[in-house]
Amino acid sequence: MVTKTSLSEEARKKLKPSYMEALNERQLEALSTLDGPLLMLAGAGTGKTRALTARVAHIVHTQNAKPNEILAVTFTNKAAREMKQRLGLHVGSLVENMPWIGTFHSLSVKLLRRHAELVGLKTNFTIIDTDDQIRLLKQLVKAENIDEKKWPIKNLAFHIDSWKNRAFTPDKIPEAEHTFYNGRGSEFYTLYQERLRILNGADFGDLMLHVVQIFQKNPDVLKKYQKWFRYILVDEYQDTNIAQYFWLRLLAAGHKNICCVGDDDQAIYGWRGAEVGNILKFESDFPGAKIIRLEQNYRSTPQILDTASNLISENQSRLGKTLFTKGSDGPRVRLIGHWDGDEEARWIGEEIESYEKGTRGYSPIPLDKQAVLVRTSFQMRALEDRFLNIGLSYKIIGGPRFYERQEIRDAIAYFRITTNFDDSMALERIINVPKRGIGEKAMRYLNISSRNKNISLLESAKLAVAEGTLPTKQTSNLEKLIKNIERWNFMNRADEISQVDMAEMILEESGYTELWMNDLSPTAPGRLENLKELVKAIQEFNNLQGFLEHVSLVMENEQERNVSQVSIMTLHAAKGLEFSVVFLPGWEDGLFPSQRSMDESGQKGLEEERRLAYVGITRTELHCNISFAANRRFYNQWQSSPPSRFIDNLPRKNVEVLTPPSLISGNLNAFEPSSVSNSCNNISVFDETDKFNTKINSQNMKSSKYIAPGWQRLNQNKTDMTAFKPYKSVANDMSPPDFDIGDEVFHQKFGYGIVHETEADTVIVAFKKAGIKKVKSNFLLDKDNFP
DNA sequence: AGTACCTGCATTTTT
DNA sequence: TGCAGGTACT
Repeated sequence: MVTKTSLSEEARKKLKPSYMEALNERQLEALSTLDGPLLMLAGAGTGKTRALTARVAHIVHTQNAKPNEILAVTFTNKAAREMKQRLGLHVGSLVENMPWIGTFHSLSVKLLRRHAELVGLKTNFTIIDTDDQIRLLKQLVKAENIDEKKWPIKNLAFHIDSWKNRAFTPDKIPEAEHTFYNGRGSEFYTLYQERLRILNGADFGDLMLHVVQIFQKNPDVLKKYQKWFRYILVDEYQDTNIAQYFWLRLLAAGHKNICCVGDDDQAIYGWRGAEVGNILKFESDFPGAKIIRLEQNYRSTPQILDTASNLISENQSRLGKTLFTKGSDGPRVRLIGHWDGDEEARWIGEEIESYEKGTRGYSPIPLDKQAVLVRTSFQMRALEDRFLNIGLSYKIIGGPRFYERQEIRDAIAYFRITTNFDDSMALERIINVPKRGIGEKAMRYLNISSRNKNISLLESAKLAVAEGTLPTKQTSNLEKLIKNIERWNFMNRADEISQVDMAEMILEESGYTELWMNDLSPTAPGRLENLKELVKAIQEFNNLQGFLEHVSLVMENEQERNVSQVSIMTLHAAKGLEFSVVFLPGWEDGLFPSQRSMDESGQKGLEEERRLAYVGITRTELHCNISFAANRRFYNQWQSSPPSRFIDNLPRKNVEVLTPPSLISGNLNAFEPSSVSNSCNNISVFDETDKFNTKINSQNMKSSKYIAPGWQRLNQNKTDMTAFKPYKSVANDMSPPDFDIGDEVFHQKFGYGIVHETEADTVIVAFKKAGIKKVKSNFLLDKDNFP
């Protein structure tokens, strides 16, 4: 105890722990203040995740708390995963003992399962998603004979969400808001909550709200957790809503060992109920709070940083940070105007290829280090069309989620009713899928019956079968289904069969797989594929319940491909990522900043849009390309917009203006009035404030929604030959296969069909579903290759 | 009960 | 433009 060991112990202690390496002074400071409230204001690219994980590692290392006494909260599963993974590098297998690292929602579920009875739920409650939420509300509203046209369900859902985001239970809604939704908002909120309780379900908002309720109403429970969680760490604090804020504040109220990390300049989820105010008032919430600013940026060049800083400095309500970098100079931000969105996409495609090849004196940059960040998803289509056309490999990040697909939701509904008989939403979804002859009339009867007798849908269906109230065919079908569900449930609980076999069995016996096998539509093969994926994914869980939870809280669809691909995503989806090359298209007033944001939220909305622009620019390591188009197609109409007002916020000295020759000398002048081409020439004019002066030059465009004459006609000659997406990789390098009249073929968009006529590389096909179309033959698969 | 057309309508979306 | 939801038919 005295000599050898203590020496080696001493020596060991002098070793700098791995998590301290590569930390700067400020980041180290965050380690030295473990106790008491701490706010880390971490600018973009300043190593906030590094600081956060180091702090957790430090708490473990210094044994201030046991690993399972640390609560670390993130917003996304990805962030939680990343934190665990990085933590593993420092504390090794100890990370296995840290069950309280997770998202707000997953941690809430964990807490709620333990104390469900305190809010009137059973521990096996189902998490219902937005789709179910809408369906449920629709039922309630329909029953009250409200005109859905006048009072859209979405509007009601919005209000309910917004109440939940602010932690208002139905009885706590502010007086002034009772009259929302035709004066009946609070009434429907109450009804909705009652229904959820009967269904033994909780929506996303409930997960937070119920936990807050439990804490508020059960001081003993709260105290237990306050004591248990010795240290609390929060990522992306600027994105918390009021309910989450309460959640945190209640837990931290005892020891106040709470460390929040965030960046008010990157608060872009206000429209979803996030309160930037939470971060702005941290100091007053936690008196004596320490504030550490992380301002050294490790990601971007001075040019990028300066541009971003200049832009964000226009915002009024911010805490203020001054980012700096010790990195070396890079190219200026490039700015370019285009005639329209298609030309913009064309330009981006060319530039990406040239970055990839490494022209202009910079070393080549692989596609996966390049990204196009758009404001709204409809901008993606033009890009996709173009990239497909030139054979540029890309991937869309975000977009519809795996579990939101119809077939996945159907399958999950089967699993849900199997594990929770009270889940009438799930049963209703699949009761007639595949067709069992249970139509609107039968459903109405069952619903009324379950309502009157206060029983679940499954019970009322059982009753209807027993009493023979429905026509014989329906009765026998229904009986079969009920028997199946009960048997599945029994087998599932008996735990004799693996969950994968279980899932397969359910899909098989219910006739659901068969449904898609008999379906001739072009999407059917893909759906069957998805179902297979789903079953495969179940493997990794202990049981169906565990899987269901994962599905509703986590399920992402990132199928990593081996080829290097350009990323296309929204600015929102890009937060937290970085790329060597970034393209920011669509910088036009009305699109970005979005008109709707400004209309709905005024100055606040505009500032959030500006933060979005800030997020976009700060994703860049080296090359940032901002562009705008004079004309853009919105749905079916061409619209002209002036360049974004954010362009006026860029510092001249760090921006290089590119003026495309096509806009000066091209034949576009044929279109009158030609204000559009002017705006591009003139954009390089600056006023004495050293900011871009686009206002003067785009006057005539700003005033009206000007539609270029003749333009629409010019672009209408698109036929079916170009309007669909070809097989991504296959189509490009295959010589057109030969088809003969009468051949059976498959087309990705139109499905199965028979060849009618052939000429050179095009074929006229009579499709089973889509009718007669003229298509290029290399987009067709022959019979041997049917999916 | 199930289908075939037609109209209206479209931000951002961590969970 | 493309989809979802509603209406009108079989």
